Amino acid sequence: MSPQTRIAQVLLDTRLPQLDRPFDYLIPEGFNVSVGSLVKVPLRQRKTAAQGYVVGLSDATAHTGTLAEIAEVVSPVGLLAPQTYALAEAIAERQAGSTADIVRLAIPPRYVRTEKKWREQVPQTPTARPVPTELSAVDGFSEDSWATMLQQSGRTALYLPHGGETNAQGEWTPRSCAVISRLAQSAYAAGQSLIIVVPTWRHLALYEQPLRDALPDDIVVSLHSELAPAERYRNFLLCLEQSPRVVLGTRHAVYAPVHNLSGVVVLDDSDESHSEPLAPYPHTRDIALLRGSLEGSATVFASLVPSLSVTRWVEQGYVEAIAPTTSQRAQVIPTELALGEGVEQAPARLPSQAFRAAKEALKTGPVLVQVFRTGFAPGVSCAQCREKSFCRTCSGPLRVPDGSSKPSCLWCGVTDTTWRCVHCGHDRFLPRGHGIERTLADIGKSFPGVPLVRADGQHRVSRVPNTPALVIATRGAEPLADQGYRAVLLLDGAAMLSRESIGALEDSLQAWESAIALLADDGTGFLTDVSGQPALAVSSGRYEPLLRHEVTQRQALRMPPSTRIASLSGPASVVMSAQQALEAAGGLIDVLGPVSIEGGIRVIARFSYAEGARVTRELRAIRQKLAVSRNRSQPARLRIVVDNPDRLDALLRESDEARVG
DNA sequence: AGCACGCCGACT
DNA sequence: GTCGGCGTGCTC
Repeated sequence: MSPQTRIAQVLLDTRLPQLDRPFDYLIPEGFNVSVGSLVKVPLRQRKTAAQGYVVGLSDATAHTGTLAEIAEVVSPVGLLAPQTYALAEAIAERQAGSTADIVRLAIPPRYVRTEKKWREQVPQTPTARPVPTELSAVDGFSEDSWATMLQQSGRTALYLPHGGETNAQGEWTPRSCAVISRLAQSAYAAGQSLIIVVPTWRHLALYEQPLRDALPDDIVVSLHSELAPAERYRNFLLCLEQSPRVVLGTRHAVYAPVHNLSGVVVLDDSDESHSEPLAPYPHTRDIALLRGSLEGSATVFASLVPSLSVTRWVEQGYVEAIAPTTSQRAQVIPTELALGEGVEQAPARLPSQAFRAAKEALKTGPVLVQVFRTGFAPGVSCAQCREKSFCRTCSGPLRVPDGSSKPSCLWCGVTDTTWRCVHCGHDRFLPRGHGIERTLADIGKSFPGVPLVRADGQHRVSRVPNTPALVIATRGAEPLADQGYRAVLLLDGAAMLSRESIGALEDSLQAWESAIALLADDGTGFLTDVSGQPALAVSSGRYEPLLRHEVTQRQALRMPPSTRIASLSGPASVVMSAQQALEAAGGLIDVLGPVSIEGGIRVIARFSYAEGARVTRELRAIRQKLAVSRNRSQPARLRIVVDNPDRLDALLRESDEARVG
């Protein structure tokens, strides 16, 4: 701070849209304030105090009134880095939300003791020189592919390889780990940082050790919410140091304020965990691209199967695809359920071909069975008339929970102890579909004497030994098998694909392919009950034709990702007035809806990428105006969700009502 | 969010 | 004459 800078611009930590801009404050003599510091400031004649981050220092102000003084320096550390603030502003604009809301996501909860300890230890000399790293070679990738991926402002779709190899410690590790580790080595060898953003705990477990093995100690920094809060904050502070880091974390890691950023790697961008559940609901994919354009850093979308968004960008030439030249994908056989085929003791859902193969495979090693849903059975229907049954209290979906014989409601939790069919009056129901519990019970019987392993969100298993065992896992929770699985059975394919969700295809392909990738090179995958183009894609491992066709269809239907969308929800009057203001401003393709939701209505506005900036800017203005001049007696909250295709699902289901005009 | 300002109805 | 209703506006 130069002697004449006596004025700090402070972004308040507030949820109010109308306060979401910097305010100028005088810096009292002797206050240790720098850009990014956390300060306490008076608001409105010292009546209320607020916290905020210093986002700029100056010796002048545009404010005409008298300036108040900063009341207290909470932390002199530059917690909100200038580039993080710029990124937060850009995302807030894109999502029609508040900058302060993004800042809250970007900076983890503060731990004073941790911060104090760190400040005493932080090296005074900037830029520790990177330790030379021995760069490893990775099969299927040329030596300059790493530089290509990490070049300034580069945008890459990285197709991860299948299968795995046994490492020095004798552990089987997926080949994708070697690819990501090698990319991190490249960045680090150039004295730069790399951020790797993964969707789930399972990815963290998968990538952390290989990264630590490939890089010098203390370089790899974990950043995710399963860490103890103090440790998470300490790791965040480590990122602020003037030396390169490799950050591995879940979605908030995309904001990590690392020194000299080379690029951001987004793993499995089609996974819904990359979609932020808090306002303003940004997606890691968009944050990474924005950060790339603001900081000139590279963006790499790494996955076994590209998402629809990435497929579209590759098609447009906006993103360059890089795939391994050598393909080691295991064999995959689509098997349709053939009823009455043979008299073997195959369970009802297992085609006999897959059953025989599984039995054979179980002689030498583990077999993975992937199921779609958790719980015992995902639905209930009448045993006599087969009509689907719903909750008598709230019409919600019924489930039969683990270890229960009575259905209960997923929405209101009420257990129906005296179930009776509303259509025919029959008093016996059948569980519909198959959750993991039922699969365990059914399939376990057909493989007597084989050890069963259950892996799902509640029972986390990260590895199974290379011994015969039937591993039954929900999608996304599959353990690694030492030496790879001998066989993989993908069940519930039809149910997954035919979900009434716009993300069903993307999600299904991702689920299948990630299980197939766990096969030993000479193992075999079986996809049951799926036919046509999806079956062809899975058996050949060539997803592009299917995905491109889907993108083309979405374009014709003006659906994401070919078009941008914004969902507006809240009390009917508020949504309608917001809709009118938005339509008056122009730039929209059309507005779908309204459909009624709890507490009001929802509409979906569709607009092109070209008009995107204009529409979200207008939406942001509408949101601010509403916050200032709303009717006080009725707290009228307008919820704006930009580019979240999940919001379309409710409209698609009620397509009769979905059209306006 | 809070809190002040401001311009109309029933009160000592 | 004024006390106070909460509609409207602002926060450095």
